[in-house]
Amino acid sequence: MSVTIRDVAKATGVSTATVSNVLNKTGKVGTDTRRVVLGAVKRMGYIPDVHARHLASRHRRTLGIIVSDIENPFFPEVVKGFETRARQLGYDIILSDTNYDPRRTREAADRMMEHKVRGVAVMTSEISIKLIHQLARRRIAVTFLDLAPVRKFISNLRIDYFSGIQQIVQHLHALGHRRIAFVAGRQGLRSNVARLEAYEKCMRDLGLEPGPIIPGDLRFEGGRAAGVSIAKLASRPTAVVAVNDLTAVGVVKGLLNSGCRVPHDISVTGFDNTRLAEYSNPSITTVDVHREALGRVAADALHELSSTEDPQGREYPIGAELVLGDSSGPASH
Amino acid sequence: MSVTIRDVAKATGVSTATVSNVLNKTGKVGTDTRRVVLGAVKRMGYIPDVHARHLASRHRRTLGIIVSDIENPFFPEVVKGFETRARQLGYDIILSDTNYDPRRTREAADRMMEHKVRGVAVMTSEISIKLIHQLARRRIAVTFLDLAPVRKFISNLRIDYFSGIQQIVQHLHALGHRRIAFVAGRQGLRSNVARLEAYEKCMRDLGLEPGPIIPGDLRFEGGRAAGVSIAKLASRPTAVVAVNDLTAVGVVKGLLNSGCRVPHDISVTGFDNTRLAEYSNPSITTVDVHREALGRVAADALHELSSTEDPQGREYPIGAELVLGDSSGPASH
DNA sequence: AAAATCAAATTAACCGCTTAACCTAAAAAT
DNA sequence: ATTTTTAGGTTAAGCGGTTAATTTGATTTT
Repeated sequence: MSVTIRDVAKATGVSTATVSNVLNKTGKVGTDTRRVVLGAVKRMGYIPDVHARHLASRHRRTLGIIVSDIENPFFPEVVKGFETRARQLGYDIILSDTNYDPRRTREAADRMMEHKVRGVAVMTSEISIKLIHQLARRRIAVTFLDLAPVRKFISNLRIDYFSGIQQIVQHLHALGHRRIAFVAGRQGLRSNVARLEAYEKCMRDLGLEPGPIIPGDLRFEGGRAAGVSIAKLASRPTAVVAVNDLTAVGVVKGLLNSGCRVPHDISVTGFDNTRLAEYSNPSITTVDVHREALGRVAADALHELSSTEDPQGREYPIGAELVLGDSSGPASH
Repeated sequence: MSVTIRDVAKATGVSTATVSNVLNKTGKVGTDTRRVVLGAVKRMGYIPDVHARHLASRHRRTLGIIVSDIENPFFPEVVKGFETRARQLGYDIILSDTNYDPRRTREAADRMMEHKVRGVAVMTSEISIKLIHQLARRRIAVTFLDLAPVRKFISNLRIDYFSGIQQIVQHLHALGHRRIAFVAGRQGLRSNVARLEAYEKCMRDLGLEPGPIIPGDLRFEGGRAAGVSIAKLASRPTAVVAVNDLTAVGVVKGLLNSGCRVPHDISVTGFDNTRLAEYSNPSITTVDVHREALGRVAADALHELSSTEDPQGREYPIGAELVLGDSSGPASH
C-alpha cells in the first residue's frame, strides 16, 4: 500500500541495506549515494514503519508512563517533563491512564509489555508490587513512587513529603498559629498517609498537640464539607493544613460560606502547587513538589537503569518547597 | 530473549498458526487444544509483541490524538473521552503534545505516520491544512476542529461557539446588563475569533453596542491585567465576557484587587467550564463545551471514516451549554 | 607487482507474528 | 460405498525493516 524501503531502493537502484544505512546514519554510505537516496525518500514521501523497525532492530526505543488520572492536575506536568526528557534521549513514549482502577492498571502493564517498552514510569500507587516485579523480571526498567525497596531494574522516586509538610507547619507556627487542624485524604494512599504522619510529627516537634484531623476525599467537595464543619468547631483552629490543593480550595469555600474569612480568621494551606492554588481566590499557600522534575528524573532514571551493565536500582530524591500564597496570615487569636 | 509464539507452540506441540488462532479467537481450534495452549500461554507468561502483530496483520489498530498542550485543562478530558471510546472500539492509542509549536506539530504528524495509525484526531489549530491533506492522502482518517471543509478521509468537529456565547450574552442581558465588555484571546486562533465574532453579533442582535474589547492572552495574567484596566474605565461596563475560564478568573482577581466586587459591582463570565470555573471563588458562570463528548465523537468519527467503503468526511456538531456560577448577577446600575 | 587494507555497497537471514493455501481424517450427504 | 463437507490442524510465505557476513573495486603498503 504505502511506500516501503524496497520501493525507495528500487527507485534509486541501490539495495535496501543502503537505504537503511542512509536513514540510520551509520556513515557507511558514500556522499553522493546518500544524497540520491535522501532525495528519493523526500520525493516519494517515504516514512519508515515503526513496527517493522522495532521488530528488526532488537533495540527497544520506547518508554512508558502510567498515571492514575490525566485529569488530575498533578499529572499533566509530570507527563510533560517525562515526555520532553524522553524525547531528548531519543525515546518514543506511550501513556496509560488507569483511572485509579486496579484492573486498568493490570491492562496498562500488559500494554507496556506488549509494546516491549524499555522502561516504564509508574506514577500511580494502585499498582501491586507483584506487577512491578513482573515487569522487572522481563528486564523492563521501572520507577515508582515510594512503593517498595529498590532492586534490579527498579528505582524509586522519593518525594520529600516530610520536608514539604514541615515547611508548612513551621510557616504557620512562625505566624503564631498554635491550633492547627489537618484535613486528610484517602487512607490507603501512601502519599496521603505520609503527609498526615509528617503533620503529626512536626506538630509534636514544635510541642503542639496534633488535631483535630478531619476526613476528606481528595476532592473539592470533601474539602468544602470539612471547611463547613471546621467553622462550627467549638475550639476553632486558627489554621488548617489540607492534604492537597483541591481540598484546600474546598476548605476555603466551606469556610467562606460559613462566614469565616481567609486568611483573616483562619489560614488554609494546600499541597502540590497546582495551578488551582495560584488561580484560586485567595491564592493558596502550598508546597511545590517539582512535578516537571519528577517526570524528567523518571525518564533519566529509566534511561540509566536500562543502559547500564548492572541494572541495580537506586533512590532519586524529589524536592518540595513552600510557595507562599494569600491564604495564610498571622494567627487571629 | 522473551518468550515468543514459537516457544509456546513448541511447548505444546502445535504449530504457531494454531497458537495464533487461539489467541485471536478465530474459532478454528478444538476445545481441548485451545485449553492446552491457553494453559501454556499463562504458565509461560507469553505476551504477544504488538509490533510483530501490526506488521504481520495488515490491520491498523491504532488511533492517534494530537493536542496542543496537555497542561491546558481543556485537553485532559478530551483525551479521556477519546481514549475510553477508542479502547471500547478495540484501538490502541498514541498521544502527541505539540506545545503550540508548529515544528512539533509536524513531528507529531510524522509520528502518526510512522506508527501507521488508522486515524488521528487533530485537536489543535497550529496544524497546517497541508499536513492534514498529507495524512489523508495516506488514507489516514482525520478529524479536526473547524479548520477546513470536509473531504475524503477528513471529518470536522464543529463546536458551537456561537450558541455558547449567545447563551452567555442573553443571560447577562436578562439580568439587566447593557454595557458588556469582552476580554479577547489570541488573534490567530480560530476558536477565539469565533467567540469574539459571536459576541459582537449577539450584542447587535439585542440592539446593544459591542465593546469595549480588551486584549488578553488566554492566560491568568492577561485576564488579571484586563480586570485592572476595566476597573479604571470611565464608563465602566457592568459585565465582562471573557474568552475563556482562565481569563475570567484573572479578570475576577484583577477586579477584586481594584476594589470591584464580583458579581455585586461587575459580573464576569468564562468559557470552557474547566474545573477552575467551579473551584474559583466566586465560581464562574461559563459555557460547557462537552469536552468528553468531543473526544468520544472524535473516536467514533475516525472509526466510521476508516471503516466504510466511501470514506467521505462529514460534520459532527458538538454542543455547548450555559453553566451558571456565582460570578454573574443582576446589573448594579 | 603483489599483498593488505579500506570504503562502499550487496546479499540474505532473520525479528515475531498472521494468514492464505493446503492437508487429513472423520462425519454427513448422496 | 462413494463423494462431499467440515473440523482441526499444518506449512510456508510474507509484513517492512535491520544487520552480520560477504563481495567488489580502488587505494595504500610493502
